[in-house]
Amino acid sequence: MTSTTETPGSNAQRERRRRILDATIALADSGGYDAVQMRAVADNADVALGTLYRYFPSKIHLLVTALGREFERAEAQSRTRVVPGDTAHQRVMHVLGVTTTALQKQPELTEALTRAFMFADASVAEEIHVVGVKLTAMITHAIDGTDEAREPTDEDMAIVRVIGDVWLSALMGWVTGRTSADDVTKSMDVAVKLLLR
Amino acid sequence: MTSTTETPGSNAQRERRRRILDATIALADSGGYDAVQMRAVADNADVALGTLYRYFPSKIHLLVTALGREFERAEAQSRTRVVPGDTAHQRVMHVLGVTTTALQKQPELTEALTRAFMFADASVAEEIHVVGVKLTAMITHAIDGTDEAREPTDEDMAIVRVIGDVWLSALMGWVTGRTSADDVTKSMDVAVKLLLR
DNA sequence: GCTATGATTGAAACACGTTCTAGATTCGGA
DNA sequence: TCCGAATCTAGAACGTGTTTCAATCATAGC
Repeated sequence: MTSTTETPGSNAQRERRRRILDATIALADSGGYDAVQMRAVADNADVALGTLYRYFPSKIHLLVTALGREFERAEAQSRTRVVPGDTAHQRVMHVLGVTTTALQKQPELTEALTRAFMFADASVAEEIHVVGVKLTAMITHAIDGTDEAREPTDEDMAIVRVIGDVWLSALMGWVTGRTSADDVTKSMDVAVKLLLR
Repeated sequence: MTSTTETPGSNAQRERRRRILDATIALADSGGYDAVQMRAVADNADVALGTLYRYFPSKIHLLVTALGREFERAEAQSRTRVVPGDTAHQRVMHVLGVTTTALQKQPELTEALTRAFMFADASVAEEIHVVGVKLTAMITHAIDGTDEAREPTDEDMAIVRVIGDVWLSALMGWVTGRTSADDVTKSMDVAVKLLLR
């Protein structure tokens, strides 16, 4: 199974790539989408601007890839533990709650990554797909509840997708300042209740 | 009831505003988000660049406002007629199907407006809210089915919001080339079935 | 009609994403 | 060890969103 970190290239290249993504996350965390300026990323990663563009063909690719790495981390962590809760509803809300709280603590970072994800066009399809897979994996795991994954039914998968969609929209509402983090949790609760009944 | 077209200013100003939005839609229709260049909009609307910025403080505001005007039009039209279908599910799918078909016919326009909507930040909250209201009004009307709107229940409203969220995500998938228009319809069908049961 | 005030214009200038170029540097293979 | 190819660097340059400014125009109130 080759699902995780397989990055091609020499050691030095893997290092550069890591420095670039680290700088991206740091800048995003400090000032959101606008603070992630390509020249600043290149400087902070000790890399020339041209090199940055050789690794990531656009700011959007860069940010969505960074988002993917964060999700990778979160999903890996969630995979290691049994999600608490007696019902699927409780377990899903637990995962979503934990995630929302985490995002809330880094609003600038969340804004940067979410907006990049939203703005992405067709050329970023692959990176976006990676994120989608991780997200659905997390929710599916929560519905299951056990660490031993049973095969999810078609309906399960449909429900997971809808939950993911609602989560994305809610996140968008929060990022654009139309709703509060509480509203995000509330609307997720309503949606999950409607779906997992 | 002051729900519709109330635009302040002199006649000449209303005219300018209309020309600007017309030019925006025309450019978006012809070449999508990238083709809506502020200098081009100003030229086509016979307006100075500075004037364009006096009317709309950014490209995003401009596009989201244009989206609002299109929704206004669509919602007004949908309001005038009884939605066909025996069940809420059928009626909602009818409205979503008609809308999706319409969007499919103008993919560049859809791409431009959707991406602007997605990329919007907090400063565009008001314009975005307008769009949200129109969208939920259309779906609510479809659930109702009658031209005489009865008061929707809390659950109705929650369902409508979830449907709107899923629709937005599906649209995003289509715009970014990850899914086909058929997929949009299919995923809406699944979501609506799950919700209106 | 005249004037003050605000709106509009045209054009320059700036910011940041992106591209391009010419010269180092690195690295794998003979 | 040396060569050629790929990669990296520094920096200039370009495109488009946005800002700014001086000059002109339109209009409401006298």
